[in-house]
Amino acid sequence: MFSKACEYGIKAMIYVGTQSLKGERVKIGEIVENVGSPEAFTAKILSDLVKNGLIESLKGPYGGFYIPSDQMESIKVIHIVSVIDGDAIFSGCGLGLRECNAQEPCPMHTKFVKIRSELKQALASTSLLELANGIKSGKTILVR
Amino acid sequence: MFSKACEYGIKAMIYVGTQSLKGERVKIGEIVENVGSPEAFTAKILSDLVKNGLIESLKGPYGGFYIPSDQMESIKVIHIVSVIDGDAIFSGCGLGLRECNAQEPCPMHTKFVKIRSELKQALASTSLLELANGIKSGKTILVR
DNA sequence: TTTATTTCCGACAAAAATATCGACAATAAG
DNA sequence: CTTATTGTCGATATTTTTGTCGGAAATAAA
Repeated sequence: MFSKACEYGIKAMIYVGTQSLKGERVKIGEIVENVGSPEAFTAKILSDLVKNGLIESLKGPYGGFYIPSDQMESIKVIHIVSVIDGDAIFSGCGLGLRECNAQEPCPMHTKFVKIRSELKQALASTSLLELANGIKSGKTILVR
Repeated sequence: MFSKACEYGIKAMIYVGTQSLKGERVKIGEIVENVGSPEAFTAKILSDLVKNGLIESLKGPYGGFYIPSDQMESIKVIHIVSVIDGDAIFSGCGLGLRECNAQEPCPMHTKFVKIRSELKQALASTSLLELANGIKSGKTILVR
């Protein structure tokens, strides 16, 4: 479904989110500990998310990553996925046709339209705040 | 969503299906012409599908691939996908957790359960016959 | 039996995704 | 200003996926 990079990116964002709610910045080492992802690779993905404005970073001692709490409601999973994997999952033909639409559909087109739009809807309606709160309350987990 | 191998495999099965309905065997060259996939790679994927009993093959002159017409209704897309990509798409955690279930769910678990089960349902209820008929009638296309 | 045809199979090659490493730049504290 | 800390960046390595090649095996026709 998602690439490894995207899985790591989403989980890292969620973890940073939980700590940002407490007003704490997190270092990459703490992130990968709590997310179970390779450090250098995860750092690279986070840089990408920084460039795209989904997360903030600060270098030096007491530095790290953080997400302004007032942005966590408006950051949706679809934004993270789009930055890392692009939007081929919710656009793009399931059978790989360059063009595939209602006029000239691939054999699976009608079956996929519904599923993809539901996926898109789910990703677009799920906020980082919601996911971070799930971790905070212990209802959900990020690792294992 | 699917791997390239899986996309090629599904499209090849559909094309062979359309020709099998006319009682014709098809050679790999004809398949890749009508599906737009690399020949040697597609041949390898088809061998895999032969081994798994989803398609028949015959070597030598007048040989090629074919699917007994009376099997085309019972062959579902999910069978093709399972052989080539495994079932990680409809099972397996969306965030890559080794174990992820209602007791210990990842943050996206509840959102994904529904989408994955619908995907599974769609793939399990779509037969090769149905897809081949779509091509045959010109309602759908395999290439471009 | 010979020949032409076609799939099968294993080795290899290329490209993309995943992952690591080390040097560099920014920052805070003393 | 110096030092320690931490993210950034480019180069490189590893693994997986995608793709190619050539010969072996099977088959049908002559």
